[in-house]
Amino acid sequence: MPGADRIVTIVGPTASGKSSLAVALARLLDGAEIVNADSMQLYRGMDIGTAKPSAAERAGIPHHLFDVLDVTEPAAVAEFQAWARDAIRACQARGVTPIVVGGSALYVRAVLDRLDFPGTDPAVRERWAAELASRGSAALHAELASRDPAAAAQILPSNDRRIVRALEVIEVTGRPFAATMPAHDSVFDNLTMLGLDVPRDVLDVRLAERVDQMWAAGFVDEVRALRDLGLDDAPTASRALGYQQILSFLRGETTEDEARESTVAGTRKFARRQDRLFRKDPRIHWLPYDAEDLVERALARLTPQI
RNA sequence: GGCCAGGUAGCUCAGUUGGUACGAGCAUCCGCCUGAAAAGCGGAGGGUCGCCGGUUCGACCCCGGCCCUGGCCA
Repeated sequence: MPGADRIVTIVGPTASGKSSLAVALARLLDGAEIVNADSMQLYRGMDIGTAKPSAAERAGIPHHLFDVLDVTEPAAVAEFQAWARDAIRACQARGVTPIVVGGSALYVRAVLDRLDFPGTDPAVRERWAAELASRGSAALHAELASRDPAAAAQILPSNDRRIVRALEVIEVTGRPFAATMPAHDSVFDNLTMLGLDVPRDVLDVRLAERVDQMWAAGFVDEVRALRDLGLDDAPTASRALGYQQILSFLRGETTEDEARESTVAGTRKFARRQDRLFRKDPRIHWLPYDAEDLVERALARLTPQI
């Protein structure tokens, strides 16, 4: 049965309509569930700013990996990879098609591709971070070059974060750091990847409108409430688009208008980065976001179930 | 109508006492990304320096005129 372990993925830039296509597609399939691959929709309470699908929008389709983290908890790809693969296997075990939906390119690849994340050791990492702070980027990059020339050649001397992680991995695993992403090669055989294609000028307009809608829907209040739960000091969640800008506004560092404008600008930048990243994946079938028969066209790309 | 400030990259602004614009930030385009990926790090393209005329070997910088913008005074 060629279609038995079917898995579908929907990607695209933010505000391209992934969530609604996912639900529409799921409803047409006889049994399908949605698996989140969006780093920020993992967080409980981050609803308005992440455009998380509401209960009504989910239309009774089971949604997995939404609201699984407290805002104060860090998010990590490696951890997410395990959760997502578990969710996918569970769907397949029930004979249901998992539809992985999300705009976090690395998260999507972590789920689908042969990516194995070396372990982590907070103490080791902290030590290298301290070394970096005292010795400087150039010295640490030189240090990396002596331990792992290939990695050093691949990592810019100005990229503190990658230098530290590479040194951490080398120390923790005793092996060189894989500084290059692997080929677009999935661990799943029966995969269909769909991408939503939105012209950039159209996308820019949609993004600005969506940020305005978020503000009108009470985005600032949402952030204020989350701040009371510790969002300010949250390692990952405090960096989310819109949230970081509103936190800055709440701290009195900017005006509310500046926060909103900066959110629009940041989101536009983000959307371009997503688009560039997804464009490199040759497996993706791109569909015009506004096609009248979008769902039918998506459906036509899928392999038959059973 | 008069006075003052200003018209330099798509935007906001630096800059040269006259010698090929050293520009910067943002925007745009592109690249990298293996435990913070809504994060992080890079690269590239782009300017007849408001217009016309003059002085000069040479003007974006000097002179004259004009146009435009903002402010002040009438």
